[in-house]
Amino acid sequence: MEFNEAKAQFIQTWGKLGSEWGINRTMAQVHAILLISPKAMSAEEIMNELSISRGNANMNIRDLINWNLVHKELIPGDRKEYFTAEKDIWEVARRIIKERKKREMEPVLKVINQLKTIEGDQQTAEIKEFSSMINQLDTFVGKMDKSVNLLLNENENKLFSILFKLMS
Amino acid sequence: MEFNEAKAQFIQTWGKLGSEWGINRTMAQVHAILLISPKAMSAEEIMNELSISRGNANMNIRDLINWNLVHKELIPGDRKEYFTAEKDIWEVARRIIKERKKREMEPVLKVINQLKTIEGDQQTAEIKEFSSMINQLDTFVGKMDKSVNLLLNENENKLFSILFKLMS
DNA sequence: TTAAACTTTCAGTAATTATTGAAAGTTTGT
DNA sequence: ACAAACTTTCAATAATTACTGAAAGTTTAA
Repeated sequence: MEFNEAKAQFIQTWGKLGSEWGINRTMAQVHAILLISPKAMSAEEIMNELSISRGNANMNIRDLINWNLVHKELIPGDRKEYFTAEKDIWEVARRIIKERKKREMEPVLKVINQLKTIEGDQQTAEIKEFSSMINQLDTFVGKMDKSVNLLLNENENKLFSILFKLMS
Repeated sequence: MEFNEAKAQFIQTWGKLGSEWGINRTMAQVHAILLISPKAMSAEEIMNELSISRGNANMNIRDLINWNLVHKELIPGDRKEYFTAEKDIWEVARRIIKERKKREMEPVLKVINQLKTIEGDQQTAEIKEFSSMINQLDTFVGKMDKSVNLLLNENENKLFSILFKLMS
């Protein structure tokens, strides 16, 4: 397989995966490009590489920075901003998990906690089923939250060795 | 909090969570309704509850069945089809993980494997960086795949007890 | 075999989400 | 203080994704 073909396919695949998981396809593609770039890239280079507009490039780079997956790199004597991606894949995964947990899991936890306070005086079948499901979710999401916190504090080797060892 | 309010908020929250994770909002809402319903529901009831069209209800119910989260239930002497959701939350999570792994992780694994076959004769910085990233991904995704397989075979109690015990 | 009762499909439309590009904003060097 | 070099914003537009509703399809009972 030729390099440019491989590169294009990698960018495509990463973008598709992102969009299937609710992440803007272009953002994922920008991330892909930076992941395989041996050097920091300017917004200019990124927009050319992906054939996207300046505005689009800018916004998606900012988003990646907010996700803590990309950071600015200033080259002395150059007024442009350059960008590089975190290259350690376990670190990438850790940051994505951390961010999604914060953005999506925590609000759900909050709602579930509110929904536990539903009045329990009348006990129709509907209300019983509802309460039971909320309690199940509360327990489950709580455990998940705790597990994810633990996982996030482990390094890759420790993590996988734990997983493999204990489920034999 | 009043029951109907709580119910509405639950359906909303579940729908929002779904859409953030690349799942059709309506599909997630149908799932939410079935999760808290004490009895099997007809397409009719579901479309009324959510104010959606028959076609929409039908398609999303089918999708939920394809995800193995909902199943048909036939009531003797009634020609309508009724639907119920799997109510055990760990089982729900397990099925979602299984399905997403099959649909999204496995294709990515396949692509990564192809991308390993890039010609290595010329060694520009670009090609070296690309190969290194692909190799990292290959290792990581492979380990993840193995871990998920192991996790999917455990029951909830075993799983969390393992996680909690080992990361102390 | 017919028709009622139901389910499925899908072309057209609506809603949502992403992108462009030009104008406004910012920073830096002189 | 100015202007060049750059970044950011955002209203208009495009692209994508989801939904409707009516027609077609299927199943069942008599």
